[in-house]
Amino acid sequence: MGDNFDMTMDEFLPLRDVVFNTLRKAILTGELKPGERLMEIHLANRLGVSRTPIREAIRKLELEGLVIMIPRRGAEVAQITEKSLKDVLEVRRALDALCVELACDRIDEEATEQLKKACEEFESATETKDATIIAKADVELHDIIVKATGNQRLIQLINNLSEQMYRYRFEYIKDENRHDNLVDEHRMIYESIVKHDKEGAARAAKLHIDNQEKSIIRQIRLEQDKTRSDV
Amino acid sequence: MGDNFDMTMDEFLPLRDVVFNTLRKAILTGELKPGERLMEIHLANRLGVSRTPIREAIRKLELEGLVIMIPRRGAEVAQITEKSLKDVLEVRRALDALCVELACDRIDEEATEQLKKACEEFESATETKDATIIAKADVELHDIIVKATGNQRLIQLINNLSEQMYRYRFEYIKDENRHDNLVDEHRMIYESIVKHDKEGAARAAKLHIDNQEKSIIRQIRLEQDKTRSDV
DNA sequence: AAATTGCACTTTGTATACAATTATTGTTCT
DNA sequence: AGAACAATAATTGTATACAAAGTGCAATTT
Repeated sequence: MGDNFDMTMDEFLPLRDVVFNTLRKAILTGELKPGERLMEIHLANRLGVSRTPIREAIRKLELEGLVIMIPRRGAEVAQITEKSLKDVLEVRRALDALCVELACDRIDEEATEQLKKACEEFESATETKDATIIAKADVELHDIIVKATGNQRLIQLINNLSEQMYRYRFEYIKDENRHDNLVDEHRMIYESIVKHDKEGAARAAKLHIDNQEKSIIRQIRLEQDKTRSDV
Repeated sequence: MGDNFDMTMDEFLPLRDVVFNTLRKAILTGELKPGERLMEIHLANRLGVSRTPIREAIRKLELEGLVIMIPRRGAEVAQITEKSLKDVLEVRRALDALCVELACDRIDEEATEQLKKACEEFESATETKDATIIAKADVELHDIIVKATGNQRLIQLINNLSEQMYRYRFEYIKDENRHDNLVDEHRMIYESIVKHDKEGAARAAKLHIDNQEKSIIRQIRLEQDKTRSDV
């Protein structure tokens, strides 16, 4: 097991933020597993800092919902259940629809151009069949749309909700049979936005989420079956 | 000036949570004003605790967006601008619509009954013309709908977004000319939900938010004009 | 008089110390 | 052997200590 988190530290970020980023990444990638306890001294020793920055980082993770606090017992990594993922996706469906609708109204020339390019780059990314490259192209494309809304709060919320599914993001990308659909879905969203067709854009965005939901739910059921049979 | 926050403390809540609730309430009610610095020792002395729980509370307020951190200068209460409120309301419009749509599908007998009662109680509350009573009835009504969705994440997000407007919640309630409209809007939502008419419910919920937005924006412009002329 | 430097003071960032609670282990009694 | 209990260790919650950075004011220089 890779025992040390990489504390890649911006020299001028407070330690609490470095720790926060480090722990968050560790949770989202699954390096820290659901149910695992976050014990302060251990983390402090491991990261080479005192308990103070660890505790402050945990407070933020707590509010973000990535860890849960048990009184006098400390923090542990929050469980991801099928229900909690469905809840997140239900909200994301609504917010993604809002995103593309707002983008229809507010996107400017430059972003439209970027979006076109991102669509094309996503298509060529699928041809590499390398999940990492495809995932990156996917994120860039979505980022352009989200930013085009100009709504800071919305941007922050969507990013936070996306993070909750970080661990599963490769799943709906790995399946090569789905690549053509993904390209089509993105194209539909793109074309609706340039036509300022809000309804079409919202429909396409929702479809996109629905398909993601299917593969994510499929995967989490596999995991659950696996852990059940382990016990 | 009332100099001491009321640290109403549940004996068994950690101090950090008591402080968090206290400071959050103080910010939301306007007792701590936008731009005001939150200095740790002062708050610690004022609340009779050490800096540790204060700092941990601030970390949560930071993630919630109620305070912003300036490096090596500490926390200050976040400014509420017209833009930031519009952003919040834009998201809320989408999430409130989602709420009532889900409620159409998922509300059970008991909650339907509660909702009916809450509508009636809101109507009689308007007759008292006491803003506090009306606001309370309003919150109860909305709570029933939000809870009926059964979506924990949605519940948490809506509550958080509502809080951002806490300071302005009385405005759209004070105006007595609007009371009949409010009662009508609530009734429309209620009736759409019992008919399982998602579209109608969503339309009614959005209208409801639009009207709130108008009075809130009106008020924040008044405030801004006032502070401008003060300078 | 204006600008600049130096110095005390304030405040944050981090580490450590202590108290209170919970978990664990070993021992005794039945 | 198993249950009950006491002693011990581990861990969180809170307070305090110390270092580094920032701020403001006054004395000094130009």
